[in-house]
Amino acid sequence: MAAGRSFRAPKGTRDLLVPESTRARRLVEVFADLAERSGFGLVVTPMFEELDVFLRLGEATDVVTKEMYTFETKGGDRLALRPELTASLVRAFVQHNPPTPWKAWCAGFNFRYERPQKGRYRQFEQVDVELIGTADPQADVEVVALGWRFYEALGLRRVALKLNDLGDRADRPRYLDALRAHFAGNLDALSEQSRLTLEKNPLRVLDSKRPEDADLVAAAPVIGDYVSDESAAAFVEVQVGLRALDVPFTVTPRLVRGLDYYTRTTFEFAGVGLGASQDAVGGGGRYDGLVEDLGGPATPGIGFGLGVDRTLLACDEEGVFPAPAPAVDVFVVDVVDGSHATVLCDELRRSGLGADRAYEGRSMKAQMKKAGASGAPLAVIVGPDEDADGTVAVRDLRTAEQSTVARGDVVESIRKLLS
RNA sequence: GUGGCUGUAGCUCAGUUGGUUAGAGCGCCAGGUUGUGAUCCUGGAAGUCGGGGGUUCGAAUCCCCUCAGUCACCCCA
Repeated sequence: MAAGRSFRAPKGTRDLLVPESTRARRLVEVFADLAERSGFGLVVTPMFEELDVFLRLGEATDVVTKEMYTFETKGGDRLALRPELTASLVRAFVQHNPPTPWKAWCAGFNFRYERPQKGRYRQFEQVDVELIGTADPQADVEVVALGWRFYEALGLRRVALKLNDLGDRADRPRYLDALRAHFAGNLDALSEQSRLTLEKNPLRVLDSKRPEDADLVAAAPVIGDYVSDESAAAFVEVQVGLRALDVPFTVTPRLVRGLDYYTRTTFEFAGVGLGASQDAVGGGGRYDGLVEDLGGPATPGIGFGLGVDRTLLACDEEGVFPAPAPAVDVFVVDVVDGSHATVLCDELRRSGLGADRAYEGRSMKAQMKKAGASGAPLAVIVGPDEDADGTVAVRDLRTAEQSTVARGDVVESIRKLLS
């Protein structure tokens, strides 16, 4: 709606107002708590990086080649808004060379220039965890389980964990050859889109949702048959580990993810109620080799990113993690001149309580209405009588019980009523 | 980037085969005999009917363009 001249949030972005904004923040807090209790430390990186940082992620990655916000500074530097968090964190790892294993978590906005949709925005928030410096499969278990426990903590039940083993980089060419051979023999049965994809990145063809490709994809060779013995053994250990934690999963041989740096353990969390298309609420995997790509020493690593917006949508689907109803403890009604409300609010706030008030000397009825709408359980009322007596009326808005207390006893009596 | 659908007050929506001053509910504001809220009653403010152009005596209602939203593809969180 809205008229021609009015401004609005740019395409694909939106404003979050209360209570949705608060809800998103609380979701991040739940994650932060879990991550920090798991030994991950908060790392904050810039929202933009040298363009090359992301270009290293791979030429076959759409996120990098066609969806990035790139720009040039006045000084001539080529920069890009981050399309994902892992690259930035790995870059930070390389730059600071911290002791390993390095356990980092972060939350922040990413930017991708693509057609918006429900659950898909040009600016979207993710929470993220990276564990860099160990190839121990137990680390894989810990990371995957952390994601699972997070969804559990929110109350989500209909999340499906898909797991796959993409093998080592050295295994990849043999599998790709096999894939090409498989599809090349049936080219005309393949959709036009998929034929193009086949040239750029054969793996991605496995991800096609076009019905005409279904049969061919189903018959395609499975990557598990092409991975090294070490990778296969590690994958078994990961599965055993997850079972020991009662984290349910489904091995999905055709799980291919959009970032090309993934190796070995790769996974995705799908919101079952979200419909077929934007159902990925989170995903990640191992990226042995990425640290090297970004100029560091050969170092293994694993991590994931979980979408805040989509996770919240999944919560809506299941009716869990409801939006909070933020409310102050006390609403101060002042029908004298408004200055009593200012003083009382200050006093209440300094004592640690939450207090709000009305403005512009509105009628008592109007102020009481505000008090009710504020959600505050209590109201403090100051009128001419109280002003003259040095008292205030304290009203319990839940029970409509009201009493008069000395001006100096306000905080104490409020405390009593709240407990 | 490609295709389908949608676009009326802050929100959710009505608006007959185009015809006088565009409606409802919720929300908001003000009252209901001078101090008290979530109920009830009354009244009020608020819409260039997404924007632009066209057809017509006349369009929110028909046509074109455009913008935005939405769904699917692509891809992903």
